[in-house]
Amino acid sequence: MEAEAQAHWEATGAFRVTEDPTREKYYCLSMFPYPSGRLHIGHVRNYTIGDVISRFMRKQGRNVLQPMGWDAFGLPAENAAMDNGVPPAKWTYQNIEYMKGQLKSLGFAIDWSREVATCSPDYYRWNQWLFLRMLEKGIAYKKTGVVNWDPVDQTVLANEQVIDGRGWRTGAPVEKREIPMYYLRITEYAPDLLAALDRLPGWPERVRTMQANWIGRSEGVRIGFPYELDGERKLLNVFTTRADTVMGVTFCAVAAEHPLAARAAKDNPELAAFIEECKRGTAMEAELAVMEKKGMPTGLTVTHPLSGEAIPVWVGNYVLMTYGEGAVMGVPAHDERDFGFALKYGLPIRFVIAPAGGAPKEQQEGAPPVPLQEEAPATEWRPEFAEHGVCINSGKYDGLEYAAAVEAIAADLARLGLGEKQVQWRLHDWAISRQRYWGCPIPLIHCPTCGDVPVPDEDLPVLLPENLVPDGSGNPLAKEPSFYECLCPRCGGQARRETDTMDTFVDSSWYFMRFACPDNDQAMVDERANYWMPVDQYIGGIEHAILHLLYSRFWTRVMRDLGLVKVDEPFQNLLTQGMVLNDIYSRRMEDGRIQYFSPADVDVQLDDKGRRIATLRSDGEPVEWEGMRTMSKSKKNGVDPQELVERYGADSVRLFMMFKAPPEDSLEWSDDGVEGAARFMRRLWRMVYEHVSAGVAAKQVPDELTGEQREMRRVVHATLAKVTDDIGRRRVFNTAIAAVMELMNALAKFEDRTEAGRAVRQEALEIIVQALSPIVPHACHALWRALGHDDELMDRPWPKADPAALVKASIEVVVQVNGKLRGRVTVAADADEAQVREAALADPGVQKWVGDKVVRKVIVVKGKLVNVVV
RNA sequence: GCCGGUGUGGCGGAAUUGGUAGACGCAGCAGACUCAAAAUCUGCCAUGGGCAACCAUGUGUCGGUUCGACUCCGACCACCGGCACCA
Repeated sequence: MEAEAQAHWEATGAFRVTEDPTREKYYCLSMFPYPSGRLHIGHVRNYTIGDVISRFMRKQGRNVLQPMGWDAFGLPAENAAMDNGVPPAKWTYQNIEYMKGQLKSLGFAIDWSREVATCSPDYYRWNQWLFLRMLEKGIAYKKTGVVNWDPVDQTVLANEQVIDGRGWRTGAPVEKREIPMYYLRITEYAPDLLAALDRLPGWPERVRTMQANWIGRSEGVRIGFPYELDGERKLLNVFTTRADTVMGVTFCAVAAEHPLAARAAKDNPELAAFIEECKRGTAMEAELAVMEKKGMPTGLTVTHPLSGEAIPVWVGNYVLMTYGEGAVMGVPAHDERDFGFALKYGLPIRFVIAPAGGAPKEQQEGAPPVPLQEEAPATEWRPEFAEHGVCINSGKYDGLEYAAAVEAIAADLARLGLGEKQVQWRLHDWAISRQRYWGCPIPLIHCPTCGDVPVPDEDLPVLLPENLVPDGSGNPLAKEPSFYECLCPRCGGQARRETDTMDTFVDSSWYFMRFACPDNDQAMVDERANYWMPVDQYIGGIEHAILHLLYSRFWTRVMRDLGLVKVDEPFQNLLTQGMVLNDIYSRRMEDGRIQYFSPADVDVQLDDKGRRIATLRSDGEPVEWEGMRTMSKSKKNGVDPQELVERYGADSVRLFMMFKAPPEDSLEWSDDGVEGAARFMRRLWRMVYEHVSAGVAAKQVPDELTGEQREMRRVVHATLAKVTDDIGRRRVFNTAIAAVMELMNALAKFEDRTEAGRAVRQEALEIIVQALSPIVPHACHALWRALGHDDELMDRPWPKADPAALVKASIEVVVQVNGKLRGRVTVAADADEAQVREAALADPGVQKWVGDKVVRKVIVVKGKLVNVVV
């Protein structure tokens, strides 16, 4: 049955769309998959959500584009190549072929004529082309950056290839290394990327918050601490949001990579060793944040810009070279990190802020501000130390509160030429160089005489050879003379081609525009992009909330500024779907290692306390339940969608995914649940066939109906209204399906076999089939025909609930006494407040609780509830 | 560590704008049909008390606002996602 529907759609080219300016477009996009080999259950969820929305919008009359492509560059292809010797290109193309078949078997309404793979030269040449434009405009530039270096394999490692600070293959301690890389000046767009978040009401609040925090605008003051070294007068610049605490500075700390640290280490071997230690180990923020704060004095001092005091300079492993200028001022009394640092190394702690408004609770209100502690041997951090307050021990600034103090101090520093107010961003420029093979080549040529020379446009694309097999040590491109040997386009001399490739986030930053015009070999995008863009609905995992979405917003702005497209924002509405989880079962082996078992191989029973008793089917011995987690190969808790589709059919799998949880929540896998979905499909099927096998029913419901028939019809139209709202506005599908299930339960009890009754039933079944068609399109396609129609269900406009059918004669109102439910009364639907109130007070159940007490207040909520307060 | 989220029966979830907590489904139990099984259908199913009508308790914990709180506010606990080279 499903194959037949799919063949029909294929034969009629049902999902092919063309630009039609006379019709309102709807661009529904799901994040394209990495072609890892097989479809993951998470993909199935993602694409089912997109398909439901696409098919629903199509029935709303929109010209719907739902494309699909492949995020085809990346590390897994190189890993697979190392494992089995197959070149990444071959592996990738095979995977694409297989997964495309899987997607087709799920019946998604995808326009396959627009398929794009990022590893295809037709696609990535435009990465290269735009990169060159960015280079011309100064958006792309070169500087050094830090990478994880495996000293044994002589190769750069991705973060995920670093395990506990060691290379995943060699086990060698990883080092931080500085190498030249290309960067994109995303920071130039930071103010706009931040401000425009307010103009994205179709994005989840939390994603906008995460992006805003990531961009991290903070207002503060740059403070220069003068020093003299090697006969030169210089400034050590720090950035602080707490300039009001500047009189409490007792040290400064610089990052290990800071030039001052390097200079000081020149004649201090101990310090040089410490700096080396800092450079070893991780470059990851998460690990840096939890590691022990360490430091070492440089022996150098700088001058406090306002007090003239000599301030020692330390090297601190917690200072980030990538934020501000890689140096911070240390105010131990009012910053938790500085406090810990000072305590550890015996640095003075000077309190310069007193609580505003006479704070600590034990203090009298209105009393003059009293310092928390003064140069006291504070040994324990208290969060209130970091709160804003009033300056003390700060000379002329004493008594000023936060804003005034910052203003006064910034003004004085500006007068001295030692600082100014400044806006600092947490966001830093995007490093796109990757020392890897399976990615888009960066189109540059390094010439010994001309320097870095861009590849001329007419020589694009710089083709990535597809026959290489990485071996884990270094980038194969750098060992392939046929790739890197070239002539300088400027002087014609021998030169070397850049062997770094681009971050795969580049590929995914604009693929959604290419879907509009995938066949254009003359331009990156054309007018068709202006027809389709922006994406009306984007659907993908919450894990992409920051990086992919931010890079895409940036890339779109760059393309806009180059006049390539008109939109500012790529994605109008965003739905971040939750992850798919499954049980994890494990057992600790004798050698201490943990072995994982597939939930399919485990029998589960519940004991009398509801606890889970799990045993391995093969040996009957117990296994440990570790809870529900995201599916992963290593935990052996993945579920193969293909097997499910073969066993239960695509519709059942789609129905289960949409019914089990709201799209934004995580979804817990359950085999029983799919079974239940299949059961529902059979029930629907049977219900339609039982009806039609009894003969043709009238397609028009007669005007004269019995009370029961009218009530049945009311439920049908109320359900339709709810489903329309749930899918169209609320984007929740589980409640829409639940509503249809309720309707089917009611319809099963509706046994009226009169002509009018059968007409009501016919209408009910037609509405059910249409309402479910975006979710379970195959069965609905077939059932629509069974119900006696020969038009295309997919293109039939979405049905509208009949307002006349929704009218109710009477309604039930619940009655509370002091907020507790004590009775129910049925009143006419048009009863006024006084009538409802009277009926409520007259109810015997209510009477019992009111008794002879005085009714103090009666709250009437129209059509819902009455609360009697006694 | 920082940022974001989640927490409701045995389980997944529902309650859309502060107004009946537990819709719908899964699992379970009982029954119908059957020689039997499967499939299907019907009923029961938060906890405690009660023969019952009914009563009390209950949405992670503690406190607050309100006639009324799963929903709003404050503090806390647990778990999950992201943290710039996984995609």
